[in-house]
Amino acid sequence: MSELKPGELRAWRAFLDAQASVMRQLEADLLAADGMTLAEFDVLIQLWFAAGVRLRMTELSERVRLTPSGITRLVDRLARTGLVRRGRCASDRRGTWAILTSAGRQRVDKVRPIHLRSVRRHFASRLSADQLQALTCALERLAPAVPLRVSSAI
Amino acid sequence: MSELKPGELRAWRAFLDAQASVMRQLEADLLAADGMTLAEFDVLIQLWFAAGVRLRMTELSERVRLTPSGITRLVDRLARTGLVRRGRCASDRRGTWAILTSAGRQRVDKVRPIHLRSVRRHFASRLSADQLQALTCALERLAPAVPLRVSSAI
DNA sequence: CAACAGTCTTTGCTTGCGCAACCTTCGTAA
DNA sequence: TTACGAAGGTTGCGCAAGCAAAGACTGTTG
Repeated sequence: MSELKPGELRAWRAFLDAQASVMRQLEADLLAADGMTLAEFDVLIQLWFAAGVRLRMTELSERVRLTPSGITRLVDRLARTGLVRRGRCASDRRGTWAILTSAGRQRVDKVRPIHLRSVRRHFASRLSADQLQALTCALERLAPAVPLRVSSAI
Repeated sequence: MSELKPGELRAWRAFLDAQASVMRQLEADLLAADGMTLAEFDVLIQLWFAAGVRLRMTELSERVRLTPSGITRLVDRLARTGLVRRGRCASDRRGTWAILTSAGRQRVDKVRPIHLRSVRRHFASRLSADQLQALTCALERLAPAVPLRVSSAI
């Protein structure tokens, strides 16, 4: 058999559409309200949740779903605007910490409500509790579980 | 209330993770098997399904979920490799058709099985019929229905 | 029939990201 | 100890895509 069954096809379309639609709206909301990118916010929030408001670059790249080079550049930008700084890692001298500054923390405090509202509006509030549950169950089969991920952009 | 409920948060994470994971794998599969981009393939397949194997640029941009400028460039590339050609639109002289060439058709015939297998492997086969159904139902609430969309990348 | 607001497409510009190559450091094995 | 493969991070490079503005055309309204 070479074709997808109609149900599979429909699910696949829905998957692609939902993804594009939701992400675009979140990006737009955040940009309009605060001039911040979703990726930037994601870095900030990951650090915000992390113990010591810091994370190793590699760890950060996994949580934010970017390649190492992508994260390097993104942290560069955030460092340039003073929201994040780098720190040398004592236990492994190859390593680098990305550390949320106090300016970064303040920024998160400001932006997070905006983003929460956006997630609720474009995602959570559109689904019943049952649907949410079913959705989670299905989606979690699609992505290999990554341990200890606090969130991505809550 | 300002926080997301735990269930909502978990669903949200799953949504982001599934998206990143699945799309990356599809992209990688297609690239490895045929050197083709997902976006390129999507254009080809949209045209393949369309009446007259042609679509107006605007219509195409909606189906492929790119901005007009993005589609212009993407069609440029596909035209350069002879898989698509442009045609002037008689009924509206502002318009342009993107038309699948016979080389393009052949390419679709070759690549589609690869892509189908990939979609099945990373998406459809991981879900039971019930899950597929529930997933569809939930996801369709997240994206405003776009009429008459044959598919995106089946 | 003119004027004009809206639509379709393209172009200039900018940016963000991935890949591959590189350097440093680590840890293990000879 | 030295050697060496692997891991962490950064860099050069190329490219794809978005925004905004421009050009061509439409059809509607005065």
